Amino acid sequence: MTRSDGGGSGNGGLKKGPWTAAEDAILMEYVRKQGEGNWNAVQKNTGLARCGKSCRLRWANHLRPNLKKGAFSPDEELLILRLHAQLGNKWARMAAHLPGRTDNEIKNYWNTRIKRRQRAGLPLYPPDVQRELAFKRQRLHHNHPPSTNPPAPLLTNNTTITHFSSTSSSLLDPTGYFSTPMLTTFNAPLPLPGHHLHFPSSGMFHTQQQQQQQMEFNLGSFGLNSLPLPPPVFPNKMELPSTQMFTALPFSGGLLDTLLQEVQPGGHLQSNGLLPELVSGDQDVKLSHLCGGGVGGEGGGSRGVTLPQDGLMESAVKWTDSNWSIGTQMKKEPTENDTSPVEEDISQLLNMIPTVNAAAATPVSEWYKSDSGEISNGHSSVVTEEHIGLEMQQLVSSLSNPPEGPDLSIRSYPWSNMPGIC
DNA sequence: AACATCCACAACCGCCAATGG
DNA sequence: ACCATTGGCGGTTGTGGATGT
Repeated sequence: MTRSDGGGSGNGGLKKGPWTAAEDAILMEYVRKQGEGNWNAVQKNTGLARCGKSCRLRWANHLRPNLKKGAFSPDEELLILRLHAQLGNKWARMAAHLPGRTDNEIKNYWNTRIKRRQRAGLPLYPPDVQRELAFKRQRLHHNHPPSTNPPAPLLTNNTTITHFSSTSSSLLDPTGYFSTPMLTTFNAPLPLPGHHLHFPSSGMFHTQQQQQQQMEFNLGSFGLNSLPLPPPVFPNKMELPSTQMFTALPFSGGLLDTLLQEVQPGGHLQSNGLLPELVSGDQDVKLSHLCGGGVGGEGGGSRGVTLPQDGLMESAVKWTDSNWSIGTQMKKEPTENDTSPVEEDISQLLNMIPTVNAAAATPVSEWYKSDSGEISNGHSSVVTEEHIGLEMQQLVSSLSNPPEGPDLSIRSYPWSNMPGIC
């Protein structure tokens, strides 16, 4: 082992590496007598060759009473997911909601089991969490009353699980403005500041009560109502989960992949890496057929997004019954928290990408079942900003080359040729 | 059986904030 | 006000066991 010196003398004769039972006994005895705190005194008073920090960690993570050892229960797992959706990588805060669990445990849990899901291309969060997150985010960041920004209806079963999220707040939300995790399910349209949204009247919720009922139904359908949810914490300043990334079900085809696949055959990819230039164009980029067919919910209508011509901070989403278009019609209205970094534009673009959330139809049992024994392609779980940047280049390049063709189903595009993903 | 790879976990590191002198 | 100390937190790394080839 030699984690540093292992059993040796480190700096100042302090030992590093795994703790021995004798050391544990010394530390426990010390705490029993002196109480917690003043950890640097442990070495002085007991002769234990460990730094105060190490003592504190050892006590907090392994020796203190009431620690709950062993695997996380399903309830705990779900709670972790929900907390992570709300708090991001705030392990200590998450641990506060899980009696007997340490932040280190939760962190390790996340960094292994959950990230494994990402590598497998599975949704990071259970569908109910996704939906709730989207809904909360939507309510948080926009002045639109809920009745004007309702979650879209559940999608049909032949749709694709895909969601976009960010790997770090610094990449896609450096300002912290979009403080909730960048996980967006586009069956729950999330308007952005200054975006003008027009929702079709059919198949949508019209009141907050309806949304809540739907949410409760969704939760209830997965048997989650009894879970001890943490207090509703949606502060204005919330950090993004750093571990999130583009994910999609294997073989299901994500939107990003779809975009690429659709454009590439006859497309003219002109990725120069500059989002504003890439998204600019004289003509609207129609994406309507990307979400066509059964994707559009009950109405069956697809959606269009219109990207602005000037690219920067002029994004607008026009939601119609028939399509989603990206174009230039609308200017972004100033908001009090308005910022104009390119990254935010990327963030906005990501948020405009419709995510077809078949995960909504995935029972939690299935969601958890796939948590172990998932495929592992051996690729690193680390998703770098470079990866995201490349994806964004590709995505935007695709957007600038509208696909033409009648049958551009979102279903049939694997992610296998997506560089840097999974 | 040997080797490679993956996974889970423990521990360390660096940074930061709070506190007290 | 400044500085040192202490504790907390999140990220990262190393290790050993499990699993696959």
